[in-house]
Amino acid sequence: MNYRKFNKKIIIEDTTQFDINQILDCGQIFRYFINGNVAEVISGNKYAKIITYHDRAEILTSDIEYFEHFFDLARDYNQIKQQLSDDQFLAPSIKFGYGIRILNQQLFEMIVSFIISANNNIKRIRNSLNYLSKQFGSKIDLPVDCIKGSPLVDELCGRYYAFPTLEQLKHASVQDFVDAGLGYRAEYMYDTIQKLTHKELNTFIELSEDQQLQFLLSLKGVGEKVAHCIMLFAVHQTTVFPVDTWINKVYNDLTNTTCTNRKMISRILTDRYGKLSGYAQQYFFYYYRTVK
DNA sequence: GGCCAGGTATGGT
DNA sequence: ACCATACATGGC
Repeated sequence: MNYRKFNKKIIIEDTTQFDINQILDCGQIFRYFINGNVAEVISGNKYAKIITYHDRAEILTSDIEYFEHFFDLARDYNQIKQQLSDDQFLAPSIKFGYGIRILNQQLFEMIVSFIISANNNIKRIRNSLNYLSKQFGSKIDLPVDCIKGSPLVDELCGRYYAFPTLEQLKHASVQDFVDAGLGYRAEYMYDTIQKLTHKELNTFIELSEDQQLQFLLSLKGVGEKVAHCIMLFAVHQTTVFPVDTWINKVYNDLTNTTCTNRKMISRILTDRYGKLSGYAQQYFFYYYRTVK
């Protein structure tokens, strides 16, 4: 995709494959805030503000390289969409979410976030993550003016809260996770955090796809769906197809059945969309959750 | 107030 | 291996 990098700004003039509202609202990220044409995002300990004009979007940040990768800017999504649009069943979802991009996010943040996401609603997931960030994450000075009323920043002292590191969350007790609103997931989270090591996180990228899956499944609170989300959103493993309640509906629309066997659904949809499965999943998810 | 939420762990066949 | 059930808790 075409874009221009400056000192503290990236300008994207190709609005056919970058729509910040779609990117943030398609369910892959929780720590963001949108107010009109201004959006703000926190990933790990990094912050960016995105302003949308009628002919372009501008990403304002002190770490250009990080968000260039984060927003997956080097990839040509028009080509991906074109390939996938051959599938008549998927085409309407692509048309609807034309500006979606799959983000490259932090592995540890994805593990924590998607363990919390299980059998939970998005508002509460977001609240829990912001609570944990506030309690255990580092406070960082805002590089640019924040949005008024944003839940992500402490307006009084002009700072935002980074997502906690593994080291920081190792200090959290089961009760801390209960206080964060994790409910019965608190014990899973405690167990997983205590067992996780930096080495496992740092060498994860070197594992084969199957090794990645097996490692994630060994963590408490991580089943196949959560593992697929982590693989897709942390290391861009687009050969996976996370199946949740929405994808269940998608599959039942496609086949006119009432199948609930998620393992089977995931296998069939992965066969259908191949290396582009992860992309297809996001187009489906956004369309169904928003419209249907 | 009762139902629901981007599922997973666990204990039965 | 496959199926059923329990699971906390805020949001609506």
